Amino acid sequence: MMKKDFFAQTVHGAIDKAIEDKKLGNLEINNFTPICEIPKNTQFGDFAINVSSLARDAKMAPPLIAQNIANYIEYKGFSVNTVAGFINFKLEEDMLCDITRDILDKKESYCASDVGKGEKVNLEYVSANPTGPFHIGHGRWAALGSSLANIMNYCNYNVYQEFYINDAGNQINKLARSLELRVKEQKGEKVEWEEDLYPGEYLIDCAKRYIESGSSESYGDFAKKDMLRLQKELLKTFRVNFDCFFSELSLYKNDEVEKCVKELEDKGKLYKKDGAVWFRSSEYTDTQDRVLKKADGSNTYLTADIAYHKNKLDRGFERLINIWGADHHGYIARIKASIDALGYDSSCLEVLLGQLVNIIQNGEQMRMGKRKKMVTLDELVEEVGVDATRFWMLMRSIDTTIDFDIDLAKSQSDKNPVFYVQYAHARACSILRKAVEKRLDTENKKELEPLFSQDEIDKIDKNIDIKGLFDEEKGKESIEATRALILKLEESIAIVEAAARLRAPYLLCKYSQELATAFHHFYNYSRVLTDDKKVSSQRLALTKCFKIILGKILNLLGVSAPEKM
RNA sequence: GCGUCCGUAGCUCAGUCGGAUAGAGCGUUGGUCUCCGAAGCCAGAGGUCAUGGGUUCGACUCCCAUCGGACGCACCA
Repeated sequence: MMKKDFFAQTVHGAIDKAIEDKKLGNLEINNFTPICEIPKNTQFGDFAINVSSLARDAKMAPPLIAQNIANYIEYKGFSVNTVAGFINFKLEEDMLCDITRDILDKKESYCASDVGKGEKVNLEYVSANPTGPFHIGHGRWAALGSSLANIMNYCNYNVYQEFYINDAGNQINKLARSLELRVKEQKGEKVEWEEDLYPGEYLIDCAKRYIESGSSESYGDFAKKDMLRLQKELLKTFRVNFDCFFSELSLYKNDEVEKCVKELEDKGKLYKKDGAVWFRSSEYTDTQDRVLKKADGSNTYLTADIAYHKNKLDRGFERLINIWGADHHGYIARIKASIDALGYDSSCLEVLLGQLVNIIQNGEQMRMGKRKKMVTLDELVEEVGVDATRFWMLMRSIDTTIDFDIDLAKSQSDKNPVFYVQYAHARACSILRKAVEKRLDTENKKELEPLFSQDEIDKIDKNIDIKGLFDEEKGKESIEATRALILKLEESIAIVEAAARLRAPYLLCKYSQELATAFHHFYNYSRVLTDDKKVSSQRLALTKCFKIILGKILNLLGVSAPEKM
């Protein structure tokens, strides 16, 4: 159990007893949920619970309430002090040692939790048109979705990652026409470009491949496949692994779209107006009704999307999570309306609306998604690397617009926070390596035997006792840095759980930086490899813990944890 | 006009639940390697939390209004 929950439970139990003994004034029922937090000022303690809000019902002053509750707490492994309305807890050495042992015991699974309770989740993201390369915005959704899937799976959600291929609309005709013109150009014909096509140069390469392959496929089919292939390749490089690429076209081929329309019609949710078929979405939370079939008889994008969401629900998912750009927010109400209209419960659909990414180049802001001057994700990854791109995309809350300054990312790439974090990991690895390497005695210029054998390092496990690290002789700074590192390692449980629950990978980015800082402090004040073998092995144990936890966090983010840099 | 998101240090952003002295990175000023990785560490400067009201013992946090910015409001996808 994470310490926060432990102390919250402890306080809740103490309140029960205090009420029983009538020590909390007028308070008779304990419906207080203690919230345990980490004090900003560590002088107060490692954890704190504020009980001030009991003051009103108890009709007592907060300091007295805190004191009276604290009197009923059994101190075991920690000390307690009360200040104002706060009950503060400070861990004693035994408890800190237990954390270290627990990490060495559970290793990579240390910060896993059960918040998901096995919930079957469909996570749909990226879902780009197969009409060209990804732009940088897609990179944000790709990084976010894949990382969120990692985190949620780790916390016992059962996440199925899905990419919806928009391969059925008008844009495919435009793509086909664009390729046709490029092929003609390649063959030396003079062509005239029409409005609204895809003038991107990537179709020149596609045209070359088309000619080379001697394909008899239609331009549209060939271009779609080719674009999808390129998209899949990039996703792989970008460490994004979809369980399924779901084709919009397949919904038409399987007649699911028509069946869905029929079902809505049978339920009386459709009507005709101006030659079109409308869906009564305004009966739900939508602001107005929506067209499903246009006057020309073709379906709107929404129609297939309704069928798609029905398909997902019929596959047995308990929760649908969609990651959409903020420009689609107006779309949520109509999809929810359709889910309800079909007799499902729209509260199972969770839409994560991500703010957009602005590209800044040469100090000038460019809109993403404009076909000309578009910066593609390939180019960005090529220039700044997968790790930095992913970290950069993930480190901010999705509610914040990202200004991605390409020049900054390129010119100052070593100042990117991801390097700081990776450096700490490499440093820990380096120490573990050095422990088993031969050393050079600088005074006598003699080679010394390694401090440890690999076997001894491997044997630093849950049985280790690191209590000696808190002896006064180790120095105040070293003891404080050691305590802080252990506490920060323990915090991983709460952070990972919050990241899964709040669908917020950025919390891990923030935490990884804090954890790295805690390790750097520890390193600075506590020499790991010394002639005192006992102290060395104790500090190596902590180094191992750090490597395990940071490695896991980076792994969840889809960022590499290098042994060397 | 309506809706969603944002406004916190020079810049980019955290601040989970309403609580103790407002937090980090970059930038800036100074210090710090004979010794495990100085891509590090330490210290300093830098704030009217957009503005005005309200709720509360207590508001960066909740509510209302105003100002400023991004995005949307299709028989496009």
